Amino acid sequence: MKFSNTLVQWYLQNKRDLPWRQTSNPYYIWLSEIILQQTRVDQGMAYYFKFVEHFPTVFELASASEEQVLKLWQGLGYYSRARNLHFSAKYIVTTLEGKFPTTYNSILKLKGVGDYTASAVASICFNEPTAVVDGNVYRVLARYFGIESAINSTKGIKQFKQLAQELIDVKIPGTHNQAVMEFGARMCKPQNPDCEICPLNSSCASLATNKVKELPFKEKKIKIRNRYFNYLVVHTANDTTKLVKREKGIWLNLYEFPLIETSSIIDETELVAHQNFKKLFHSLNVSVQLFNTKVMVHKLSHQHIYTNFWIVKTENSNQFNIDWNSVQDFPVSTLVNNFLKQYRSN
DNA sequence: AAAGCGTGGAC
DNA sequence: TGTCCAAGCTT
Repeated sequence: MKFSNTLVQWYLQNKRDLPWRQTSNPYYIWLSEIILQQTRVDQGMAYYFKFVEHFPTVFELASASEEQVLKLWQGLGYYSRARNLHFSAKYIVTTLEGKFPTTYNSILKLKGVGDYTASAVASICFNEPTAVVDGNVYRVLARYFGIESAINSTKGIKQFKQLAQELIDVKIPGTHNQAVMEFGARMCKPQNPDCEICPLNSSCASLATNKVKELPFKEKKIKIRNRYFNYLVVHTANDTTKLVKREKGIWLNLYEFPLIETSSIIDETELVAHQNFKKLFHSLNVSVQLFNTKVMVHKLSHQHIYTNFWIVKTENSNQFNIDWNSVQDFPVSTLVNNFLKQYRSN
């Protein structure tokens, strides 16, 4: 209880003034939690304001098209969050008659909501004493109690959840949960934590054994896959182009130019000889020019995508029916958007 | 169980 | 420059 009391006291004096802390409306808390999954406050803030403005209630969100939702989400990454948010909004409106679920178990049923988010919403909005365990909580608990279990192992996940649950102040679960997270984000930071002025430094296990830097422990990192993209940026005499909706993997349901993926970088000769290139342009007159001077490298957590954007000027054809002026209305990846910004300024 | 899923900031 | 990793979830 001393652990919680100290953190809550620190929290009440040091918490940031964030917009989702001005409300206990579960729709807004849910929205903020989804936006903040694996995302920094500084990065998510603008998106929270956009979504609140466009979709002030779950009904407006449910009425929107998935394309509208993805367009608003554009640039934030992890787009399944947007798809699941939209799906769950429709579920709340149609199946739950617009009534937001009020318990951990029922909130957990929403797509895109796992243990963390269900605990956060249930505790903050409905005073249910369910402990949150996010990256901050792992770090604070691992350091303070000197726990060396891997936070990404089945055993570690279970262990930390149980400990967090034992530590929660059942009278103020929402405040307690936010206190631990805010403390992890601002005091017990990943790098250069402020141990000298930490209110828990006299009882911190890892500080006593000089192991703060080693904790939390995480099992081996992922390996990166290299991919090679060739985008066919069609530009007809009528200023039209072609966009395709992605149907699998990364950037699912976002739009892009016709893509030829290869196992290595290819040159123009290989490109125009490619089966998919010939299939798209068969008998049309085309002129091909590489837009970027150096291959564009787009780095994601799990893959490095080496991309060439090929401008293909061609005669008019009804299969290229997207007006260039309307390209900006489609949700696209940051990779494609970066290209568009450069292409438009030319 | 382990891999897939984005982007950007900090050091 | 490369590495870490951020209010995680899904399959």
